Amino acid sequence: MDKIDRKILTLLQKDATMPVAEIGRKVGLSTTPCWRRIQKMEEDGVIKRRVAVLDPVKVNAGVTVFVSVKTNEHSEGWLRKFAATVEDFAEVVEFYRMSGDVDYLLRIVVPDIGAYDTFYKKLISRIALTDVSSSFAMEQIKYTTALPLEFALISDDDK
Amino acid sequence: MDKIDRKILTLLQKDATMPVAEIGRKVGLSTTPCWRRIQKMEEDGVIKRRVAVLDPVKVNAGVTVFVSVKTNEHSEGWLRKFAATVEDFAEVVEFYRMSGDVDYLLRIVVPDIGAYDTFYKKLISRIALTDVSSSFAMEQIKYTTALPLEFALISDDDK
DNA sequence: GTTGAAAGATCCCAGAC
DNA sequence: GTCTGGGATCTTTCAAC
Repeated sequence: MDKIDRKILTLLQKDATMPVAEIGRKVGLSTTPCWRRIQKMEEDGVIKRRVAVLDPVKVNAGVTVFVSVKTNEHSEGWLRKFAATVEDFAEVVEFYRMSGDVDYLLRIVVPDIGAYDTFYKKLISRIALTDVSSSFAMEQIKYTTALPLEFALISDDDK
Repeated sequence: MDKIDRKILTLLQKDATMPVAEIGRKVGLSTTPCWRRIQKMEEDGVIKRRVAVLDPVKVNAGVTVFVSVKTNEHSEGWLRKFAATVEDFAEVVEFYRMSGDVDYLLRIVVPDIGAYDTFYKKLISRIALTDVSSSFAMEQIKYTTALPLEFALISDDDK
C-alpha cells in the first residue's frame, strides 16, 4: 500500500460511484493501472464492500442510544449467545467488547425513546443481562464511515 | 416510502454495486420504475451517498477507543469550536452530544494504544477539556452501516 | 405500473510499448 | 507504469402500452 493507493481509498471512502478514469486522473494515473490497483485492493479485502449510506432521520432511525453492559458471565459460550442475539437485532449497529469497568458497549439506533424501551424489553427477554445502563445521544455531531488512512503502512509486498 | 422502497434500500445498504435490473428483479419490479425509485430517493436525500467500506485492520486502524468528555463550558461558541476541532481529526469517526452525566462521546479509531496517546495529546493541545475518560474496545463484535428500516414510515406523499 | 429499444458511459481485459 | 482498442455490461432516457 503506497501513497497512490491511499489517495484512491480516500476518494472511494467519500464516493464509491466515481468512475475509475476520474479516480486515475485525480491520483495521476491512467485508467488501466488505477483499475488494477482497485481490483487488487478488493481481492486483498482492503475494500470490503460498497454500500449506500442513508439519512438516519429520513428513515426514522435518528436517535442513538449507547448501552453499557456489565455481566458476571464471562464464558465463551455466553458471549457467543449474546453475539448471536445482537446479530438478529437490526437496531444494534455497533457492538464492542470493552476493557475497563464496562464489559460490552452497544450502539442502538431507534426512532425515539419509546422505541428504545420496546427494544430494551425485547433484548432482555432474549438474554439475561446484569447491570445495563443506557445513555441517549442528543445530537450526532459527526459520523463518518471513512477510516483514517494516515496509519496505513507500506507493506513488504510493494517493494 | 412503501415496502418496495424499503426492500430496495435494504439491498443497497448491503451492496451498492448491484445493477438496477437485478434490484428490480428481486423486489418484483422492472428496471425502469426501479431506477426511478432509486433516483427519487437520492434526490430526496434518503440515500445520502455510496461509499467504499474498508477493513479497519488492513488499513492499520483496528483499535476503537471511546472517549467520554465532561465539561463546564456549555456555551454554543465553545461547542462550535470543539466540533470544528473534531472535524479536523480523521481519527474521530463518531461524535455525539449526550444526555446524562457525560456531555460528549467520541469514537476514535487508531492502530494501537500508542497512537491513541499521540492523538489524545494533539486533541487537548487544540482545545481545553475537563474530565476526559477513555475506554478501549478489545473487540468489534458487530459493525454495520445499515440502518434498521422497520421504522421507516409510509409518508403522505405516497398516497 | 409494463415492455422494448437505443445512446452513451463505464467496466473489464486484452495487446503493445 | 503508458497507451489504444473492443466487447460486455450497465445506466439513463426514450416511446408506446
